[in-house]
Amino acid sequence: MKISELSRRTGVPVASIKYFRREGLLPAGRATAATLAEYGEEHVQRLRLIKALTTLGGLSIAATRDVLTAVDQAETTDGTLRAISYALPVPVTAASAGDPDRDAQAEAAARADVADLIARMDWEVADSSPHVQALTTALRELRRLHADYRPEGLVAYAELAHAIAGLDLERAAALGDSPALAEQAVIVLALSGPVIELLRRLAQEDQVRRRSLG
Amino acid sequence: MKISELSRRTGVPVASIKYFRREGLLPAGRATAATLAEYGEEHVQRLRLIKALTTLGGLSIAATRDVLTAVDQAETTDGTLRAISYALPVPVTAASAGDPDRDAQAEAAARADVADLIARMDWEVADSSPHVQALTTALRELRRLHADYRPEGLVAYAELAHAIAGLDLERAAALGDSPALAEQAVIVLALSGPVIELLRRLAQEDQVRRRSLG
DNA sequence: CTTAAGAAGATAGTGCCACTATCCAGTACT
DNA sequence: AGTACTGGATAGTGGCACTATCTTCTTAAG
Repeated sequence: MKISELSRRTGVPVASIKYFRREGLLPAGRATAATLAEYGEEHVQRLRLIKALTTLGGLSIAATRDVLTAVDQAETTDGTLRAISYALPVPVTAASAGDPDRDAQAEAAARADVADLIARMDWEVADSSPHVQALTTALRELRRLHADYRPEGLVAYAELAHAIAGLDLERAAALGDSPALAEQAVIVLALSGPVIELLRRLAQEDQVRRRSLG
Repeated sequence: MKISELSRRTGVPVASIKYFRREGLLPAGRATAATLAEYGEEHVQRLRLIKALTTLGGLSIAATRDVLTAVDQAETTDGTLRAISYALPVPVTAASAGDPDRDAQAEAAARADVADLIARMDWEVADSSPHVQALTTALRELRRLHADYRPEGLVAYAELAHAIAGLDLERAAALGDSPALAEQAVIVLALSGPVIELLRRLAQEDQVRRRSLG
């Protein structure tokens, strides 16, 4: 298959395919001559995965490359899952600073909240986990907005999150040891987020319609 | 308070404050002279909200403006919640087209899945809801990747999403009829997503560590 | 064999977004 | 009077995700 057919099959413009190659998201085709290369089904599949991660998962090109690199270096299943888990971008970035005193206070309180939550949930996570850091940031900002969660409230959310993660891992486990396991695992881990978010929004829409807050 | 103090209090550069004003995210200060205006606590609060929506919620400037407009036009609580629910951006955009035949098939199947889900959950949502459209897109793409959810699987996720939305609305309801209700409601509706996503990622990290998929 | 239609790779350009910097006339303290 | 600062207008910047162009080469058609 030549690049033009690969483009037709996937709906991705030729120029974009070249771009993805340059950025290391897509392996090169098998060169048959100085200006000719042959592409296969694996390239079609990879392009679909790239589009899914970027358009559905909302990943940047750089993040997509990191994730795909983790997929490609898959050796043990566990290692792959862990690598993917860390390669996925964290959806919260640092916010601006304000009054140093208040900030420090809010930061400390948020740290304590997170530590307390992890203890209550009996979660086993790295201290250096980017997710811990990001959650601390998020809780700190909510605190500055006077919209902080009370500990029990946070635990209620965490339990639901835990259940979702359980469904995710179950889905990943159900894949067994197929050769494309790593690829399917990344789909489950990376695209479960957007799907659950949409379901939540839909449920929110339903409940807003039904419920009155007066 | 002059603009420089507003900047110092919030950590937002003066140029950015002017930018937000231009974009209609922040009301103008009370002009005391041709080249002088007075800002108040409400501006500090509004800037914090803007930063929270953009950095935590991941909203674009345009989406933030839409949401804040909905907040400002709050008359009835219910109407406000509904307006916010629709003003929040949908996290999934359309993906590329490929083989027209397969696409049409996948699209039809995804539509059926969504309709089935809504019926099973007994959700009351608008047919034209952007969330329905986005979920259809997401399920279609997953189908094209051969990673589609079986109906029961989707229902399991939906039930958890429903529970999360329930917690959200409870939180919003607990705010009562405070004058800043609309502002607090937008925080709950818009920032619950990132928080639950982080909790899910944290739970995922925990379970990946504990569980082997072998 | 000639020729036109791609193909590969390198490089430069585009459009959008979220700021950020500069400039200007006007104001306020000292 | 001088300096620092202000609001408002306008232009510029840097990053990102492509997209277009150019050059050299290959291959299938006539």
